[in-house]
Amino acid sequence: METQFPELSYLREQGHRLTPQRLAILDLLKKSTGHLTPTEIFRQVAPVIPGMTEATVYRTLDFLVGHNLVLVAHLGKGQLAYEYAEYEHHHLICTRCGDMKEIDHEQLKDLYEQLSQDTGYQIDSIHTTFFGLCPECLKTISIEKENADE
Amino acid sequence: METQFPELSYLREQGHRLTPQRLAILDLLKKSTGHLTPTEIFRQVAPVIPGMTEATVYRTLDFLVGHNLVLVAHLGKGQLAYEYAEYEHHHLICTRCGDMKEIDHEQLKDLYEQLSQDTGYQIDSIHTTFFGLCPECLKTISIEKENADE
DNA sequence: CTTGTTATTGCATATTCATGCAATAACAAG
DNA sequence: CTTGTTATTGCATGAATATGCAATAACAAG
Repeated sequence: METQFPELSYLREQGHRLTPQRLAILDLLKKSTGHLTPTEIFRQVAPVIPGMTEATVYRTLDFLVGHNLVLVAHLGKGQLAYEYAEYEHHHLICTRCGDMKEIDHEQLKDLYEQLSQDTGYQIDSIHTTFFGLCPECLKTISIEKENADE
Repeated sequence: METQFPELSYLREQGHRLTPQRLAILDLLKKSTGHLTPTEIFRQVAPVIPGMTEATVYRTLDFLVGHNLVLVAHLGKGQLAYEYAEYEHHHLICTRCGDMKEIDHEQLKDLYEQLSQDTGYQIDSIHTTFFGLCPECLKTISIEKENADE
């Protein structure tokens, strides 16, 4: 693995191992902008790490998420997507066209504190996805409705 | 189908059909408290509707969600769960033990308006899941940490 | 640099979820 | 009540996700 991850040495101290598989996936996510699905990750990493399997991709992603090195995000319909954990943000996804907007965590901070107080939960600051319709799709839909009315 | 759904007749007017499969699933969800996964739904409906397949369950759920008769909720790890769309609420799920708390929509109304204004999106009022750690798991974890320190 | 321990991988397999297509059945119209 | 149209289903199949287990390899200790 060319790329170094000095921030990972603490994992070794916890008894975990820095395998080429883990490094390759983290490397890929670090280089990529935006999300990747497990399948995309497998396709990109498999040529580099011979013998790589899908099962390993899923387990590795779970591992990286569990150690807060990678973020999971729901992309509607239950699929998950992964990205390097660079900064805290959330997502707003259009259920019609799939368009995605990032939401800075600042905007949700107050709500999070409120919810924490009310429920006693410690809420993940990095794990919320909102769903809705984007401006373009709203326009399209209202046009379709007009046409249907005739 | 014994149970009547007078509120469904408008679907027929839109060219959709009220099949026994759809009625059975909606009926089940209406009777059930809390969530059901597609697999649970299949197991409960299959004996009643001979020939029912998983594929039909998935497609029917999509249909019902699309028409706002049923709510989908993310339950962590990408699985989806479904429930009858009775009132607007959200979920807060413990990523460690799976415990779930409902969050009334009132609490998020302001945030939703803010996000709508900022992004131009029309946000689903019924589709947000927060993740975190419940009070019990927080306790357990802090105890485990203490023990590990010795 | 070796070597032993054991976390992790790869393989095999099972489960869940998704979709094209021909057959079926809901229902509108006569 | 019959009949034609076509939305929906069931079937077959494929993709994505999950997991037990034996083999492998990371790495700590000597």
